[in-house]
Amino acid sequence: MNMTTAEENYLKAIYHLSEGGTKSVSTNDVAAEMKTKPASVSDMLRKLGDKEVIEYRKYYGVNITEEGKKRALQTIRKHRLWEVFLVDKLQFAWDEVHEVAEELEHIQSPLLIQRLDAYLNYPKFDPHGDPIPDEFGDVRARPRVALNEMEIDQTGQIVAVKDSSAAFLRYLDKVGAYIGARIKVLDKVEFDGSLEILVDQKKTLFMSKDVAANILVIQS
Amino acid sequence: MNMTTAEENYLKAIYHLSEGGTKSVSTNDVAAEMKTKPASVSDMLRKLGDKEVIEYRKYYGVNITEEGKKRALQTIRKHRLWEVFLVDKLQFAWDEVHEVAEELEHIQSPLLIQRLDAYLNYPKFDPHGDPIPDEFGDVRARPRVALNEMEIDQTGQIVAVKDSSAAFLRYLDKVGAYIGARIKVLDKVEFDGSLEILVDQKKTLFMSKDVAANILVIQS
DNA sequence: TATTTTATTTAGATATATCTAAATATATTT
DNA sequence: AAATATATTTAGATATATCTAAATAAAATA
Repeated sequence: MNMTTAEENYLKAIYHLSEGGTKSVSTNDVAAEMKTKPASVSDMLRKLGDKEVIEYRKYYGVNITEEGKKRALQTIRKHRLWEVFLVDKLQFAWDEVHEVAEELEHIQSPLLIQRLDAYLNYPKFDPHGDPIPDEFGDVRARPRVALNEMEIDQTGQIVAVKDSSAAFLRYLDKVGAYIGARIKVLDKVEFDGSLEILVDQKKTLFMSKDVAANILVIQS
Repeated sequence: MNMTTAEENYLKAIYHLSEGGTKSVSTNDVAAEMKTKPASVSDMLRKLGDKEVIEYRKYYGVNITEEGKKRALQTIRKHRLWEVFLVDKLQFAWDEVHEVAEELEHIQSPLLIQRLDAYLNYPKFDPHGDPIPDEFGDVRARPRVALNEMEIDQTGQIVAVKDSSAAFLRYLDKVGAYIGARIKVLDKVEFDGSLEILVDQKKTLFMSKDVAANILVIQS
């Protein structure tokens, strides 16, 4: 059963909106995520329901099925592998890759993805630190904490950001933080929750609690 | 002015059908090339005419415009660069790449193609020996050599004959060589200058130096 | 040149993906 | 529980890309 590009994109959005919670995803939420109108979403939900990648009850939103989850994860896998390719091989900046990967993820060729995976040396994370599902949809589990929740003297490695807007990624780049950077919390100001961070054993930088809350870290 | 995938594919087909000749390309020819019906072609020709990438006179076929040629060459450039990537980097066989490249060529990102070109070291030919247009649509002019002047292991494509007598053409046909055939020099006998040639990756044939001197090849 | 054949276009369908406006179902408030 | 507000669906458009069948133009033939 083949899916169109539009169907794949909707399914991916529904998968992301489902993550974490167990509640149904509403038509309005999907419309907001897809930057389209609820009427268009209703049409698409009926189609995705017919294909049994979601369970759709009119007026009560949708739940993604196991089959749907598997398919969404395949699309996400392709997206993230292409991002690694763009950054590692074609020298794209990590904030330039999303749009292009959004197109590349819809190329239909299992062989291509298999070969690309091997060529990139089976990466487990994309340039934003998000995990790359394997060909069965399994994702390596790795606990992540927000940087603002770490205590003084704790160390770790930046692995992802919550807000991956281009503006935020540019900011990180500018101050010398990046996905993969080793960090240590040198100080926390109790008054406003701002932090002093040591990056890669050399650069010190200050950041507000709001910024730190957007940065995800694996503790070491 | 953006073009849809379907429009790009039609334009590419029209470009290929125009190559060489100066005559108009007929609706039926385009339909055959696109494996679709003449009625669908008529609709598309009107659209491409409106966009001024072709000149369309009802019932008299189409001629591609300079703008159309430029655009077709950009699509061809992308297609061939992706083919090089698939073969050189992802170990695809040369006969497995076409379909995937057919999808990849429609990805819209000038930066991607620029970087890919650099990453592949600015290749001038694709894995089938076809030239890759540069970003301005220019194709490297390729000198033609007589087949007897090629060395062992060199590859190329038969593009012309010096002696075009019917007898010689019949001979070529009989042995399975033809204008357009991909060839590789497998061996050269020093004693009499005769050659062993691989045609289209499958057929081996022997020819005298005199015959080889009559065959013109573009090397790849 | 009139007739027949072939090529091409037009008319009218179908399917996808979207939209706006109107209708309707569910949720919230009084 | 009725009235109001919000969320969602349906109805009816538009645009793309295709198709078959019918109409028509051009080319070939008698």
